[in-house]
Formats: sequence, structure tokens, C-alpha cells
Amino acid sequence: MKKPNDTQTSAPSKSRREIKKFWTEDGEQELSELSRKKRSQIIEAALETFLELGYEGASMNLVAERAGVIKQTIYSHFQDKQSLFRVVIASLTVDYVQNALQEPELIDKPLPAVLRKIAETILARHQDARHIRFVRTMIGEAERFPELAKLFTDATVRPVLSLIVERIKNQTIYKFDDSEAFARVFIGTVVNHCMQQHILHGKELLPFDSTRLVDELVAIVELHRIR
Amino acid sequence: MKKPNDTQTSAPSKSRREIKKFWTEDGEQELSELSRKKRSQIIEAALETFLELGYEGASMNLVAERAGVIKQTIYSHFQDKQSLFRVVIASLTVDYVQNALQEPELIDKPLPAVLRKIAETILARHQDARHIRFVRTMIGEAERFPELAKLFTDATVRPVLSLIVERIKNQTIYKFDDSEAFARVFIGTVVNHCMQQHILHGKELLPFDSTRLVDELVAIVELHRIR
DNA sequence: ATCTTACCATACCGATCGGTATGATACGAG
DNA sequence: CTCGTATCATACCGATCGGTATGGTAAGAT
Repeated sequence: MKKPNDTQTSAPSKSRREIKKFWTEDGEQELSELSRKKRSQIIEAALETFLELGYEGASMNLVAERAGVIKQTIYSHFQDKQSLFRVVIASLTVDYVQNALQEPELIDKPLPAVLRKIAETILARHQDARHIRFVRTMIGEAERFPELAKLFTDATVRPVLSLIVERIKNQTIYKFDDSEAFARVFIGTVVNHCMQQHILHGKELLPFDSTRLVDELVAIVELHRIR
Repeated sequence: MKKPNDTQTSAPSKSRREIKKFWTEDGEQELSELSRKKRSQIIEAALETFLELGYEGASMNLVAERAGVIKQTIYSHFQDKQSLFRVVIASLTVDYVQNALQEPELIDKPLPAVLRKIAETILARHQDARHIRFVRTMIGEAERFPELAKLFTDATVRPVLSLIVERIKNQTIYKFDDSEAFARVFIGTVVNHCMQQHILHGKELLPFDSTRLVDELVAIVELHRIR
């Protein structure tokens, strides 16, 4: 709601000493050791602050304080608050998908075991308070930052979906008429359970055991067994 | 992030002329015609503003301007920004459940028809831009306003859930071992589809036809038919 | 030994924030 | 016709906002 100060946005700069702007696109910059350390301090503090207070609720002063850095240092690494938010949220998004989607040992396991493993992964992630705040922030800002929401979907929903579809097609024990629709039923159920129980505090109001849900889903799979 | 001015929060008031505070709990106040009109203008404007900009992003100045009212009028009807937010969001929540959960003609319809009707209702609601903003805001503020999130769950999820469970139990054509788990699979799938497609902009990235999903769910129901 | 770089501390800028004070006006009830 | 009420317009309050300016310090490179 606050209009930025755009005095001298066009003028080169009245400042006597030019301050290095790392975010300027002048090729691949080799950041010094110190710079990289400060940068990661800023990112970590910004992350914590944005996830706790939301985009508007977080102040740059607080981020600087938590990062153990002065504001100018932030503004030498990031153009402005919006761009800091975008970088921080986007990098957390890709971090999550990177640490999660190793599909290691479950090659050639039966379909129900694969599905249980996927459900377990999603459920486990929602035990992490930071992830819950992450999802809340992502959804809360989805109107103001649609690219981030799309990135989130692309990085988290898409690969799981296609993994399930591929698994369904590479087996002959169960028969599904519309494998993508079934995949969406499966992850939709699990994700909505997390959303309802953890994001919206449903566990304090209508608690429901997740294993009952997964068992139900697996039972549904079993109904598709070729007889 | 801004600390409120709490000068004279304890002192009675330095103001010469006492301003009527409708939010004071001094019994059932009969608001005048004018007051009720102003109040509803304020609520409508606050709703639009909070849903568009979020709690922190919305300013009382803008709400007053949109309501065609001066700020003092807002503060004579509501204690502060938080309380305005709570009233506005809570009343929208109960409005939604009120206008939605008439279970009219579908008495004694077969189970698949009932489920299709429920899915249709949920899907239709997510065609409304205001409802999408409502859900985004509700989730985005779920950490700062947990009571609102719980109210939301209680008012929207619970009744649909128990309706389905009751419907499953009052029929003998289909057999479900865990009717509540199945109910959660059903509405979880539908709600997550809306969340993914509309709230998180998934329809512009991984579009998926909702009727395919509902058909899949009904096909799953059909697998439970007693042979 | 000088220069540059990246940081520090502090203070400042204009704008906007949530909320209040003052005084005027329009109007219905007695 | 007067009195109380609920609004209006406007201005103000202290605090905080995002962002910048000034000047200084420590360290590595030339």
C-alpha cells in the first residue's frame, strides 16, 4: 500500500560512492566468501520472517536485524522487498522438490507400496512447522505473486502426478480406466488431508488418523485388481 | 508490525464529547436505520479490501474511502482493525454455509446422484472470484487468526462430511467398510482439485477437467456395489 | 602504501500506518 | 424549537514503513 520512493529512479545516482549491486545483471558474478555468507544470512532471516509474518507483515528492518546485517547490505544483494521475497520463496520451493523426489529403492515395488511411500512422504513433510508456514504464505500470496504459485505447483504436484501415472502404466496387476484421474484422487486426498488437518488447524477440531485414509485409498486400489 | 497507540487505553477518555461505541457490550443495541446502513457499507468495503489485499495490506483509510464513510464511523462500529477483520471474515463464513447447505430435493436420490450434486456445489463455488480470494485469505491468515480457520472448517467441511456419511449409512446398495474415510476421499479429491486449479492457478499450468475427476470418483463408488 | 571492496553505524527521507481530536451539519424525537 | 445523536470534514498524533545518504572501518590486492 505504500508507494515506493521513486526519486532518482531515472537519474543515474546522486550518491557519491557507487554501491555495488549484486542483483544487477552484469554477467556471472563471483561473490566473495564474505558476500556469500552475508547473502545466505539474509536469505535465511528473510525466509523466517516472511513465513512468520507474511509479505506485508514482514519488515525489512526486522529482516536486517535477524540477519545480523544492516539494511544497505540487503539492498546491495536484492533490488527491493518484492524481489527478495521472490528469490527467497522460489529458492525454498526448489529446495523442497530437490530433497524430496529421489525415488530410490521403490523401483519394482508393487503399486500399493509405491503409493504408501508417496503418501508417507507428503504426510511427513507436513510435520514440519516451516513447511506449513510455507504453504500458508504461498497460498495467501498467490494472487499477488502468481508466478510463485505456479512454480510451486510445477515443482511439487506435477512430478508426483506423473510418477504415479507412470507406475500405473508399468504394471499389469491393476487396471485403471483413467490413470491420471486416479492419480489425482490419490494425491488430492492426501494433500487435502494435510491442508485440512495442519494448515487449517483441523486436527484440533475434527482430528482424523491419516493411516485410516491411506488404508482406504489402498483398499480402493485393491478393488481395481484384475480378477 | 506497528504498535498500536495505547495512550489512554486505561484512562476513561480525554475526548470532550463521548462517541458512541456500538461494539461495547452493553446489551442488545437497537441500531438506527442510518447506523445499520453505514455498518453494512463498512462491512462490504472491508470485505472487498481484506480479500483483495490481505489483512496487513489493507488499510483502514482505504476501507473508509470505499465505504463512503470517514474513519471515525468505522471506529464507532468496530473496536479496531483486528476486530473488524474478524467480524467480516466470520460473517462471510456463516453466510456461505447458510446459502449452500440446503439439502433440498436430493432426499432419497441414489448415492451417486447425491455425491455428484455435492461435487457440483463445491465446484460451482470456486467459479466465484470472491470465494477464491476468501479461501486464500483464510489460509494465509490461519496462523494469525486460528479461530477463523477453525470456524471455516467447522462451518464448511464438517456438515458436508457428515451428510455423506449419513447418506452412505442410509442405503443398502453400496457397502463401505469405513464410510468416513471414504467421505474424506471424496471431498478431499474435489476440494483439492479446486485448490490446485483455482487457488494456485493450476488451470493455467496443468489444466484438468473436473468432470473426469467426478466420473472417476463415481466409478469408484460403483466398485462398492454389492453384487 | 595506496585503493578498492564490502561491510558497519547512524541518521535521514517522504509516505503511510492505525487511531484520535475538534468542530460543524443534518435530522429525528421530545 | 431545542436537544441528542450519528454522521461529516479535516487535521493531527506518534510510530513504522521501504529505501537512501554519509561517513567510517577492516581486509585483501596491487
